[in-house]
Amino acid sequence: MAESAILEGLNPAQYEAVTYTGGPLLVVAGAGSGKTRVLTHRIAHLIEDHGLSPFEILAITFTNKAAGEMRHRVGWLVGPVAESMWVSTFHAACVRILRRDAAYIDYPTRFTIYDQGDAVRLCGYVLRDLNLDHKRFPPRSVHAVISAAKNDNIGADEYAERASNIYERRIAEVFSTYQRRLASAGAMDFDDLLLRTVELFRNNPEVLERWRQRFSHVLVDEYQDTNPVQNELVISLGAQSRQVTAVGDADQSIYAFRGADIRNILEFERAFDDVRIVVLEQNYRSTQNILDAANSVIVNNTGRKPKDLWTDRGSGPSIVRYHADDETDEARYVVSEIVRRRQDEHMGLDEMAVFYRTNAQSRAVEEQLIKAEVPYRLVGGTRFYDRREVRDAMAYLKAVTNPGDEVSVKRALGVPKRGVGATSVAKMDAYAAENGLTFHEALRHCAEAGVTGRSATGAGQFCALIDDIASLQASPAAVLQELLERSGYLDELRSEKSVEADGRLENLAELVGVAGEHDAMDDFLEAVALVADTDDLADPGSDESAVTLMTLHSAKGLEYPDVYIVGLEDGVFPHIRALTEPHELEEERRLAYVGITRAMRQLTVTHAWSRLLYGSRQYNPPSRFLKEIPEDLVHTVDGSRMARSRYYRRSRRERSLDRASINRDEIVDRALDAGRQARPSPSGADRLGLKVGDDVRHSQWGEGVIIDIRGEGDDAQASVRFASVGDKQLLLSWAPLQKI
DNA sequence: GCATCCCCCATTTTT
DNA sequence: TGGGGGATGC
Repeated sequence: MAESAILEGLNPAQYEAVTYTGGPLLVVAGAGSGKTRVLTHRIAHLIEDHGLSPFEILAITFTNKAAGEMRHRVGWLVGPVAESMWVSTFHAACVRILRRDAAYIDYPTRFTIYDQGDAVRLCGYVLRDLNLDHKRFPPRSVHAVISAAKNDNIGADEYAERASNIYERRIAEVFSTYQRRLASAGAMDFDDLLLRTVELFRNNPEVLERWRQRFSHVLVDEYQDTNPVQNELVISLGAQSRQVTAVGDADQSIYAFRGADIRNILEFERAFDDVRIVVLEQNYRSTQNILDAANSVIVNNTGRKPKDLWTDRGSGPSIVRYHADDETDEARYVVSEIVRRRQDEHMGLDEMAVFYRTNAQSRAVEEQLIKAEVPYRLVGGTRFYDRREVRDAMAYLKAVTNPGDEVSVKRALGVPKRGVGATSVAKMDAYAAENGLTFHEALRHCAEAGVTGRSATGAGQFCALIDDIASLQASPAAVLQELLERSGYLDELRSEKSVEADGRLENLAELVGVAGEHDAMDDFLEAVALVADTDDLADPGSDESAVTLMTLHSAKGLEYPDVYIVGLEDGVFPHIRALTEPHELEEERRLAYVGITRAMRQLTVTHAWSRLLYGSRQYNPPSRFLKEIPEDLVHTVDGSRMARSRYYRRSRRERSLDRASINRDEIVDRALDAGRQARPSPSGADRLGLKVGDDVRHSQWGEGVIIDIRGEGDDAQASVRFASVGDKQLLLSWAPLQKI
């Protein structure tokens, strides 16, 4: 067989990753190593050269955007047949499976999907109904606990069995009630979409068999970001055909905080005993300097598999490091460089991006960009579908399609104001619970629930509206428009006549526009529930070339010739909350790795001597990640001397201990404070009488301060920052340490 | 039932 | 510094 064009121009590793068909395949794809290329070409190769029907392929990506891109690129290689291929997120694939087999799990085919906001709300209702103190049990965090359990493949029953203290037993109670309420609302939260599919497969071998037959090839991108449930899903689907491809890079795992588990990559290797592993190390994106910097940062993480990115494109310019006075000076420098490169080097603004650790940091940069009249695009922030008016409108639609949906009915009932307040709602809730009714049914019989007067009138009007609209046979857009009009929602906004209200009206008009793209209401609801990407929405004024501003997390998967990473200070990046937790610190380091490897040609890193944070001025030491970049790769630019002298003057007192940890007291205090909420202090360290923040003396290295303690008893280890030699890891039972 | 004020708190984010 | 939520007052 003649080699098809699909295999042209691949390097040997890529070639193998594309053509290997001997069974399970794990592609370890370093940043910029042509991962997407491998995936799309592999799919195209299967279709074109092996005669596979696209219908048999399941390709999983992490975001809808990535799915769209992949479909497009495969289509480009093999033509329109690509359309029949399932390329989607885990969640979207699960919805399709569940809708088809809803009967097996006792759910209506048209179940409602609760996004995080809805789910938190329902959690709140449950907490209130169980009379739990909302100070000790905030809905957000309770939901987070439940969600984490579900991501870990632990359902309500199992959680209850495992609950080992009063707090967990309470949560277990909430958990099972929450699940019951979801079921009676005919709703699933995001985690359920995955968990229910796994359960469906687990409990119904014939169903699993059918889907296994259907998908002879499964490919999963960003495997390092999968959680245990997703992992089980992949393994069970692929167990028979064994034609499973996982692509990922453990060094780019930055979502452990939301349940992703790097160990899934290992788990994958274990589940299929003869996994072929292909490592892609050749980078086609960055200069060697940038790669060297990235490599030498990430190498500080423990327990990772060695992987060194390289390129044949030459070393390129030095990495620029700028010491700013404060966040304003930092932003001013970045913007001045952006302006300079645009003029002197004729670079386009869309070739440049600024990354930061937290969204709040965008502000200083934005101010300077505005001042310099440089157009910019801010990625992130409040998403379109998270806007209040959009959520309200969607609640109306969901209430109409599924009156059992408690959360949506309650939300819609509240806006615009109808005189039905918390007390009436509580009465109807109680009535519903007593008589085994849904909230909506109780609403219909509000008189019997003891609701009278204005509240009763409002409730009646609301029910009538919902009924009227439900009987309407019209397109999603028409239904939505009708609802907004007749509920009085639009009138309320129109009469407000503020800039804000006008914005809301615009957003609603846009939502009606999106609805117009769907013929069936179910399609529209599902699309909105599963698509959070604002990028998919038409954004008129965005043709203009603009600098991109975003968090390091959002930057994953992207690349820019000119990258600025700001705020490289201990306490900012790595974030203060990661300082006392080695695992989190390593995740921050991976985040740094992701950030650095976004840069194609020029990387600029900045830090400020002082920074206004949370309304007060803070003095943070340079980020440890900066120190991990070899000096010979870096060209240092200093900010104004004045700021530095101010900085030193302020900290003369602390400087006697150590230049690098000048304000160690503050840092340690705040790290401790942040860490304290997260976990109790280890008992082993207590016995030794040492805790984070204690000053200690070492027989060889002199004075230092404990910045972290982990492990128990004789195994207890401490990270100690010494004035003489920097950070050291010490086994407490051995180390010649003395508390000062 | 609803508006207002004040206090508290503070990552990262996709589905 | 600023937003969200709870308590308070009308």
